[in-house]
Formats: sequence, C-alpha cells, structure tokens
Amino acid sequence: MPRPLQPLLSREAIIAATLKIIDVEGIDAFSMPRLAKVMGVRAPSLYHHFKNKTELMTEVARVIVLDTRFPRRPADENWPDFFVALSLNFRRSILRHRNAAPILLEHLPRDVLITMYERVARFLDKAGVPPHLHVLILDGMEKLSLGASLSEAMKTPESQAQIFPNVNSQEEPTLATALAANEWSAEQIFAQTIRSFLAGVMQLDAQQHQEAAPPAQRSAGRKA
Amino acid sequence: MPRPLQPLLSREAIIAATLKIIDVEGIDAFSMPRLAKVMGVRAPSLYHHFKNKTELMTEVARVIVLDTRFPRRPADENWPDFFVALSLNFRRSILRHRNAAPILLEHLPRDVLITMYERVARFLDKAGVPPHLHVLILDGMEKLSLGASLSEAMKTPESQAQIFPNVNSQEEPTLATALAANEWSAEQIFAQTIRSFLAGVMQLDAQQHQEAAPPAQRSAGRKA
DNA sequence: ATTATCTATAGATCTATAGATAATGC
DNA sequence: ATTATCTATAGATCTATAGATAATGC
Repeated sequence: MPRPLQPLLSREAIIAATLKIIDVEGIDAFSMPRLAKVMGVRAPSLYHHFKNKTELMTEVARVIVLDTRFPRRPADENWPDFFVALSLNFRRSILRHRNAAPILLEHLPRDVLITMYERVARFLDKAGVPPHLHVLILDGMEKLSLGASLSEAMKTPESQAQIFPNVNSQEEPTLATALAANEWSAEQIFAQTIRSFLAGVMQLDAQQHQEAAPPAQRSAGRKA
Repeated sequence: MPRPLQPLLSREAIIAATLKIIDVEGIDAFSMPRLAKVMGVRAPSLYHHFKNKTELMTEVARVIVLDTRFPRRPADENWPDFFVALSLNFRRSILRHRNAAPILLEHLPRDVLITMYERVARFLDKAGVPPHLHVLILDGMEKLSLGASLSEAMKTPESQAQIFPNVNSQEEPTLATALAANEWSAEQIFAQTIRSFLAGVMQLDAQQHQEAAPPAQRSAGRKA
C-alpha cells in the first residue's frame, strides 16, 4: 500500500499520538517505531511529516504551552488576579502532560512565551504598572511557574499529595511542625506565592521611590 | 588484569568523571562505555560500584546540590539577605553544571533539600518569622530557584546574555521597550525576585492580621 | 572468602536514509 | 511532477548479566 487514498498521517495527528504515548506510557516508552505502530504505519513514514525526532518534540512542547488560556482582564486595580489566573493556567497546561516535563525543559518554546509576554506587558501598561517593573514581573512569573510546574510534574504518584515528601519528624522537627501547620494544597501555595511576589515587587518599588525622591514622584531610580 | 593492585575506580571518581563528561561533551555524549573509556576500564566494571545507570545519575544530582553552601547568618532583621545568598548559592551550584540540568530535574535529591530546609526553618524561627509562613517561604524559594536555574541552564550560548531571547521590536514593541529599560543581569533579576517574594509574603501576612484581628495580635488566621 | 577487575555477549533497540511504488492533481 | 506511503537496512549503540580470574585480607 504505497500512497493511501486518504492520508494516514498529519502533523497534528502525529503530535497528538506522541502526547498520548508519553502521557500513558511515559517518555521512555516513546520511540519513532512505537509511534508508528500506534498510528498503524511504518516508522519511515513519520519522517515525511517531521524532519527528525527533535522537530517533533519541539512541536509537542509548543502544543503543551499553547494550550494556556489567556484570562479575562479584571479591573485595573485587581491586576494581580490576572497574573494568578494566568500562572495557574500555565501550570495546569504543563501538569496535564506531566510525563512530558523533560521535553518542556529541553524544548521550551521561547517564541510562544514571547508572544504571551507581549500581551502581558500591554496589560501591565494599561493597568498602570510602571514599565521598569515589567521585566522583573514577567521573568519572576516565568521562573515561578516553570519551577512549580516542572517539580510538581516530576513528583511520584505517592508523593503527589505532599508538599515536601519524606519529612521525618524525628530528624526534621521544625520542618515537620511547619508542614503540620500547612493547610494549603500545592496549587494554593503556588497561587499565594505569585500573589506575594507581585505584592513585594510593588512594595519594594514604592519604598525605593520614597527614599530616592519626594512623594508623588515616579520615574528613574530603579537601581540601588 | 583481573583485580588490580590499587583499585582503579571509586564511587567518587566515577561521579566526578561522569560530571566531567556531561560538562564538556553534553548529556547525550554520556554512556557507560564512554565513561569506562575515560576511566581506563571496561564498562562492566562500573557495575561493581553502581547498581545501574539510574543510581549513578541519582548520585550525580546529589553531588551537584550538596555543593550549595549555607550562608552565614545575618542580623535577624536582615533575614531576607540570608535567603538571597542561599538562593544564589543554589543557583550557582546548578549552573556550574548546566548540561546536567535534565538529570537534576529527573533526580532531584529531595533528601538533600529536606535537610537544608530543616536548617532554614530553624533559621526562620530564630529570626522571628512566624511558623505559619515557613512552608510558603521554603516552597516559593525552591520553585523560584529551580525555575531560574533550570531555564537559565537550558539557554543556548548565544541567548545567555539576554533575558528573553528573540524579541522582535516590530512584533513585540511593548516587551522590547521593557527589555531596553532593563539594566539588570539574569542573576540580579533573580536576586531581586527572591527579595520581592519575601517582602510580599510578610506584607500580605501583616495585612491579613490587620483585617482579622486587632493590631498587636499574632496567631491563627492564616487562611482567608 | 571476598573484592575488583576482565571477557564475552545477550538482547534490545533506535534514528534516519535510499529508493520503490502507486495515488493524486495539474 | 508531486505526494505519501512502503521495504530494506545501514550503522550505531546501549544496558546489564554471567562467569572467569587473580589479588587481598583474614
């Protein structure tokens, strides 16, 4: 059966099948022959649609991140809510495919993020957040979201319920006490971390302006 | 030459050689035969010292993280400085072996972190930071440090100088403006992010106590 | 008896290319 | 002429185990 009446493959279908294999069987189970088998074709046919395995993985990473929904814009004074919502969406997109975390690390789709960050920067502008804080806010949000998502994704099923796994109350009494006092889920802690970060960015910036210049001033002096 | 007069191998030497291969040639260049060749032995000899490749990689990840120095304790009121120093040390430890980032993600040595967090929790206690904030602070610091280190580690040599690579001032004007205004290095942004996060944690907590209880109160009410 | 190497090798794959083949679209 | 499959296969490895061997330490 050389060329079939209807194409058996498409880039979209190949990417979807790749994700499914990785989701269900794990990343080590994935190979081009395995993918071919799942799709009912022979391995070389896949190379008609993707130059090589790397190109396929790059697209998989893109699809995962592109799934992140952009939240509705809240009232200007509640702009941190927007960041919490966006970060949670990003985190959930990654955790929808936790077995793919290593792929995401290796093929982080910078272009997708850049496009997203441009929209976010415009949002910040409209909300009245001073431009000299934009890079700090975007970078901090990226790092927090990536760190939280990737480390959560790598948790074993057993340790998924715990914030810090394997804490021994004999050897780590202070930490054990702190954990016992915690009533938040990993996701709630993440949201609160984003909120705290944003609050701190604004607070430290306000402090610096107080020091550097008279009250209602607002420019220059972002550096120490 | 069956058993040599002096042992040719040791766990420490094997781990060091593994890291060297990964640092110099990249993670894909690593294999047990390649490692054996570098050490002047045959591949099966390595299995006398490590059960399998996974055990070796787990130890490599441990060694990388164990390299993180615990900073000197500053005056209590400057406790955030301690966190900035610790986070920077952690980040630098990871970036000393940037090619090993995927190993770190997959074999994150939880026990090493837990031991470190116990010390940090005690430090927080002494500095007067209320226990109900410990988990939030530790988790946030972990996520930020991991996210920053791992994504920095995966940057290509070309993009290492940039905060966000490949921003086009035609297509992303707002973001490009924000980047042009930035005068900080990735490391400086990271430090400032840690600082902001900590400031925000304290500020939001103070606010909540204001709402929930009369001034000098300090207990309960960590939840909304 | 135990330790630390070796030889030999099972056994399992993988990625990717060359070139054939038949269907499709112009 | 181009497209989308196929067959065949080059070429390169890898991980890990079984069992031999000689040095070491008791």
